[in-house]
This record gives sequence, C-alpha cells and structure tokens, in this order.
Amino acid sequence: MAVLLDTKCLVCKKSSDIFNVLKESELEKIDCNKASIIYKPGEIIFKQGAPANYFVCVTSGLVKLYIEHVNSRNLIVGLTRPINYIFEPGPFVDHHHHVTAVACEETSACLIDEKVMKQLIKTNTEFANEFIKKISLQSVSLFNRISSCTQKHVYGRVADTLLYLYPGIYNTNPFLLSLTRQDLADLSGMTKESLIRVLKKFKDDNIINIEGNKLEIINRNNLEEIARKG
Amino acid sequence: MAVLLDTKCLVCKKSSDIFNVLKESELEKIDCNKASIIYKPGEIIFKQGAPANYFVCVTSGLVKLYIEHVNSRNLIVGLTRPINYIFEPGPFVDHHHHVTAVACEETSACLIDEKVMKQLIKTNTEFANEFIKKISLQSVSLFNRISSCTQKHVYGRVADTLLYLYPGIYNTNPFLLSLTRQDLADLSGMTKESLIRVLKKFKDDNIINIEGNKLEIINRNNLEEIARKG
DNA sequence: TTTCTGCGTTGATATATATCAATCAAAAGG
DNA sequence: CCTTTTGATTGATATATATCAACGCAGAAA
Repeated sequence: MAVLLDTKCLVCKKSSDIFNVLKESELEKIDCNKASIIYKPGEIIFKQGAPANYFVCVTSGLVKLYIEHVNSRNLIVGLTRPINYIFEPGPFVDHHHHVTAVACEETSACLIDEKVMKQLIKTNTEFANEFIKKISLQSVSLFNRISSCTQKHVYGRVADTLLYLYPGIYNTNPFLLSLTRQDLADLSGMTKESLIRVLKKFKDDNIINIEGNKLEIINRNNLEEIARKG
Repeated sequence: MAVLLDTKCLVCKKSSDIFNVLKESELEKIDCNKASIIYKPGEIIFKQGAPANYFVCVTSGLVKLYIEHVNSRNLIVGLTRPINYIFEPGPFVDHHHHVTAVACEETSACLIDEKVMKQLIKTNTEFANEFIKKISLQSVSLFNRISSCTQKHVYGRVADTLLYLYPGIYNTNPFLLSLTRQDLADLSGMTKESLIRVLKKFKDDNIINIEGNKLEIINRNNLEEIARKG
C-alpha cells in the first residue's frame, strides 16, 4: 500500500500551484499537518462517498478523477499532473468525496488537514483568491467535459480527449501512454471497443499514429476541426 | 428589453445568499456599483463567449443556464431561483462567459461590478469563504449533472430532472411548469420527442400526472428508484 | 373572422453506439 | 517451464435514441 515520504513544503514551493502565495510560516504550518504519501499505479487516493477531511496536492505522477456509477461504467472528469491541488468540493459541502481519485502512474501526494487549509483561506486573502481562481479553472474544464460528452459524437469526443492529453498531460509528441484504453474510453464517455474503433479510424486517416502505448498526433489541425464539428 | 429597477441591497439582505455576511458599508459599496434589471421570459442575461465583467445575482423569477453547441442543441447545466448568486467561473479565468443565462419567467437580477466583488473577496475573508462554499455547491451539482447525462438512460435522466424540479425549483406539488418541453429535454440531455415519450410512460405508470403545464409527482419513491438504476 | 406561428404530440424509420463473443498478445504468477 | 490473467482488437448483432414527418391545437397577428 501507500508509503510515507518526507518532504518539506518549502522545497517544492517553487512551482507549487496555489501554495506559492503562502508565507514561510504558513508553509511550515502545512508541513506540520500533512501526510506525504506514495501510491502505486491503480491505488486509490480517495473514494467517492468516503469522508473528505483533507485536501490533496499531487506532487509527482498522474492521477485520474472519476465519477463512479452503479453499472460499473466510470466517467473520468479530469487528470491531474504535479504540482497541482486536486479540487474536490466535498470539504466545503458535505465532507464527502464526490469523485474517486486513483493513481495512474507511481504518484506522490500530500494530504493536508482540512482545518489548516480552511484556516489559511480565512486568514490569507491572497491564498483564498488563488484558491477561487483554481476552482474556477476546474469548473471551466468541467463545462468543457460536459459539453463534449453530451453534445458530440464519438469522433469529436475522442478528438477532445487527444487534445486534452497533448499538450497538458503529456508534453512530448509522440508520447508514451500511461493510461489504458479503458481509461481513454472513460475519459471520452464511451466503451473501450468504440474508442479503439475511433483511434483506428484516426490512424487510417493519418491524423494520429498509435502503436501499443506510443501515441503520436500527426495532424493537430484536423483533430481540432473534428472536435469543433463534434 | 431590460428595465431598470431600484432596490437597495440592504432591503433584500435577509435572504440574500452569500451576501448576508457583508457589513452595511460593504453592501452600500455594492449598491453604488450594481445595475438592477428586469428581464422578460426568453431574454438573455448573458451569453456564452461574451465578455464577463460583472457578477449576477438573481433577485426574482427563474433563470436557466445552458451550454450552447454548434448543432444548436443546448444543455441546461442548472436553474437558478432567487435569491441566488450565479456562479460563472469566467471572471476568474478568462473574463468570458462559459454558459448562457436566459430568463424563463419574468426575472429581476442585479449585475454587480466585477472589481467590487473581487475587492470584497480580498478584504472580507468571511465573504470569500461563503463564496467558495457557493462554488463548491455548484460544482457538486455539476458532477451530478455530468453523471446523470453521461451514465444513465432516458428514464433515469428524466427522473433526475423531475427530482431536481421538485422540490427546489418548484415547491408545490402539483406545480405549474414555466419551462417548455424543449427546456426539460435540454435539462435531461435528450430530444424533445424522447422527453415527451418518457413523460408519457411515467404517466401511464402512474408515477406522475401531467396535463399541459400542470405536473404532479405521484410516486416519488418510484422516481428515485428509476434515477438510481439509471 | 382567417391565417399564421410556435409548441406539443405521435408514429415510422434511421443510425450511432453498445453489447456480445471470439481471438490474440503480453504480462504475471505458480 | 506452463498456466492464468489482463488488456487490446475485431466482427456480428442488438438496441437506445435521434431524426424525420405529419398533425392538432392554442394564441397571436392580420
């Protein structure tokens, strides 16, 4: 299972997302009230429905966030790369998680006590502001996802997924997928079989090249066109 | 078109959502930097893609928020009843609206200058906190909507819609719909025809009763069961 | 009045996508 | 080593839902 890790917030401060507006004393406060943990691929960081009394900041690896459903089909609502705070509305609403977070690669994350975070939001207005900006960004991304999954056909949805993956999640082209085909399907709101057929079509049309887990985007303009038309 | 209205924030303070943590002086600040407007049914309050440099608070009526799409199918992401601040991430991200807001009934709303709101967030931590809570609530609602629209069949989706309408949007049973069938379809992520067929099925099964715009929920348990099963 | 327009309704048909089933390759485990 | 499991792929088929078309009705407009 998860392994404990020891890192000071000050060290990873440089590129640390919303936390870089904090003073040293505030970061130390977080240091004293966080757990730094390593997860193996496939391990659950938190689960939909479970109590949410800490905030999670991803410090390395890749995390998928998905909504579970009775019929066992999941919908991935977002991927998180370091260094990034995972927005989960739960702590501010009903203290339960509304999505499940799972490590896709070996991942390290800091679990920060809810009380400390909330206190920082109340005492440091700059931090509160960054926090709101962060939430807003995630909301926009959520709007895009809803829009894609409910209003577009399979081709448009897969195009959206590919454009979301590069750049952003993967930053070389070609890149080596750490996501399974099922993950890509869950990210595109369709079955694995449908996803594979669409990828094959894209490959036949020379829009992408895919061999196993090596994926290359060849014609980005074409992908954007497909995403736009739906 | 829109008609100007004159109301003091202090007057509608009592039930005024996130604003009730503000001091009198702060409310006066808003008073001086807001426009209070009346919209007729069907009128646009703000439009997706347009610049977003004010915040909107609904003070009477009913507002639908929807994502537009090229093929002219809209997806309603939420309805807002007074008194409620409409969360739009735009002002914190790219200063553009990401949804369109339209009045479904005669509606009055206050348009509050972005700068003033942001300043209040920066100076009043209590307000910032309420603001974050509000955003979080809307995010949860967004998760529910995504979950419903992407993972459930038509029956489950319409059940979700009906349960969302009562209670919450309408608070008597039976209630008089101010939404059209098309609105209900946009809220359920399907075509008008499909929606009508599902409503008919529910009526035949004695789950609801619907005559024109009068809708009564007869068997709520059954609806919840259908919503759960998808 | 008549005409027109928008909304609601119903039926017939088309189609996008899921489901089911089989196969293959690679990885994991004994 | 062989066996088992897991993920990827492909084809055949089923089905949920959209699309298309027609009609009724009520309110608005001429």
